[in-house]
Amino acid sequence: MDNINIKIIAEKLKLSTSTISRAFNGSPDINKDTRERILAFAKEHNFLPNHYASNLRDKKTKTLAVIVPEIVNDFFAQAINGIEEVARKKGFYILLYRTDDIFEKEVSFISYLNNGKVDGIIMSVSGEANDHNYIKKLEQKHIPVVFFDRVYEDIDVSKVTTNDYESSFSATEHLIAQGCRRVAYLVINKNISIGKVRGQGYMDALAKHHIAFDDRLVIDCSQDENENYTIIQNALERVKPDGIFSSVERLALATYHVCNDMKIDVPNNLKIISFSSLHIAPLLCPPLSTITQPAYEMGIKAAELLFEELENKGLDSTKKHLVLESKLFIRRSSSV
Amino acid sequence: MDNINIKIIAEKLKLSTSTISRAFNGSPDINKDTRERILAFAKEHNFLPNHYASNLRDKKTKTLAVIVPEIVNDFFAQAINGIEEVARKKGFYILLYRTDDIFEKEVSFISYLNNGKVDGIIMSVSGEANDHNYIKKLEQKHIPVVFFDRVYEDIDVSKVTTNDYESSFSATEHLIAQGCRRVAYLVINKNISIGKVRGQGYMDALAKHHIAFDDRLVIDCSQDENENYTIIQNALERVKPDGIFSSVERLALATYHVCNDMKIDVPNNLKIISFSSLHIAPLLCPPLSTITQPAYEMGIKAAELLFEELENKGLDSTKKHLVLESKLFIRRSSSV
DNA sequence: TTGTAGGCGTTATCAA
DNA sequence: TTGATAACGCCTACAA
Repeated sequence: MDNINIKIIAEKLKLSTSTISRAFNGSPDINKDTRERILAFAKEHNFLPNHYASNLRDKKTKTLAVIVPEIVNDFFAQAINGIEEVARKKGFYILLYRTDDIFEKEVSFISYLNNGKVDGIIMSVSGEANDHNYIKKLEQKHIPVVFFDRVYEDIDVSKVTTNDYESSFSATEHLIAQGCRRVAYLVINKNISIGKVRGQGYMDALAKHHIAFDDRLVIDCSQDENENYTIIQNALERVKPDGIFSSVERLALATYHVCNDMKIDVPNNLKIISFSSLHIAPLLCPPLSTITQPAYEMGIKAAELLFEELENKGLDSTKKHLVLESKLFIRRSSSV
Repeated sequence: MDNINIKIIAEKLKLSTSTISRAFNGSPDINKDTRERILAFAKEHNFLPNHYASNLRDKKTKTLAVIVPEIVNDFFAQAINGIEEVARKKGFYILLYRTDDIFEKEVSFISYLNNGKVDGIIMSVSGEANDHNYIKKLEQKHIPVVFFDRVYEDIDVSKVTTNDYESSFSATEHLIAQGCRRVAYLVINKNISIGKVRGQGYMDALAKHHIAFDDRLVIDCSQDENENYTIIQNALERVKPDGIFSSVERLALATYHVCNDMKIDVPNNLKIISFSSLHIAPLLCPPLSTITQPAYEMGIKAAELLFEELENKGLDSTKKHLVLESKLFIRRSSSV
């Protein structure tokens, strides 16, 4: 009874494989007693229909790929929770992949996915300044894709993002209201989607309050933690900002480290606010003001959009773009 | 050219399906030119052999399930990173599942996995005080399992844990050395594996220093954040500890919240140390002393153990138990 | 070096 | 209500 399958069950119960199969698929064309007899036998022998064989027949994998830049990050972890929640209800499995923000990993993984491994893909992208042709190939295979948070503008798929422009504007305005006149903008790449949109909100807020834009205050950082430390340290020494608007949690935390080491008094000498979904932001020293994105809901919505497409199966092919609202939490790091 | 497969390629290239197949499997029995011609054609048409069909033939899924209590937690997130690292090198996919520490979810997911969906399972368990028969069923199907961090003692599988007893002992001793005489032990369930072992280290350290054990200082908490807040608040008011040794990060953070609200001065009136893999522990207010488990390495090791079993395929079936070392980071929360 | 053929486990169609 | 059969896409003996 090592390798059990419906054929063996059929023999044992003196039935045909079709009948066994029907028992597992809620088919109405089966006698209730027969079904129960089969299910009981299956349960006793710990049998479930082989997923790969079913998939081969049905061309449905009930599996979905989730691709994110990192996992050790409350934003993405919560988003995954949301996706998982919806997927579980639909009986779907989740294939997880992390890119470390390395474009090549994203390409390589997605290319693999062209083998029918998954029914759909939910992702937060990592390589905006590149050729995104590999994503279009998924279309050929009818594998729907949904982007969340970090998206490629040039790819027409459903998207879930947040009101980045507005919240960046408010955050910057908040710093100005707190008396900041030299607000620095920390960003990983100022030229691409999120960095660009958030930067626009920042600049427009400055303009509204008649503060001249100084491009030395735009601090372009990297993926490397150590480099960032140095970059930020130099910026604080040379450009002497009195406020920091960080587009990425990681950079705000790096700033905290620098301030600790340089004994810069936050918020008295430097006010900080950052995009962040860190649930312990209130416990930091000082508590960090955050623009918090609804990470969990974004995951939920992204998954729902994907399932919509999966269930429409090619019919209504218009892509949706949902924009959820972030929330400002003003804490001590930005207000005395 | 919508649904391409090796048969179609065979026709187009006037070859047989076996030759096409060989081109993709690094078979030596194929002319180099033929292979290249095939691969070029495949690339152009964006073809990869269907994963489910191959699996059905080979009975290998190249997929591995990872089951953890939570994802929004630096310990598990880092462990997943480690697992993923190894899996990626082996060309394996990762199926992620989160139990929210709910035993039923664990059972339900594992039961599903009996359908040949994965080759192996790596998990940190959620239901210690229960019947674990559902795990033994995996053995029948020759699906190896590896536990990490949270394990079932009564199940004989490979395990990766840390030196919980020793580090609990040291942590408690450290608090005593800092002058604490009423050290409380925060735990989720004092009667099961991790809670028990860590509790033993705590008690033995007290004994060594001739401090009488007071069971009112063992604070048994729950899964619910709000409840925990109340439990800890009551404990601080009534039992008045001067030190906290927390077996779980979450409880230490709850204590921080309570202390903030009750205006308890940490570390002057209460010293805190906790198991935690939070990478921003140094940025908390005050910086949190931690017993930090090598989460990433644990993930690596767990995955390596699993692959060993997968590659041995039934031969040497002795299970291994690796014990890695945690590290104490003394910060301001526990030392003046 | 290439081709033929059977089967992996399941399900849908059709017939009984 | 049940059974026989073909097919999903691939791989591997074995034959050529």
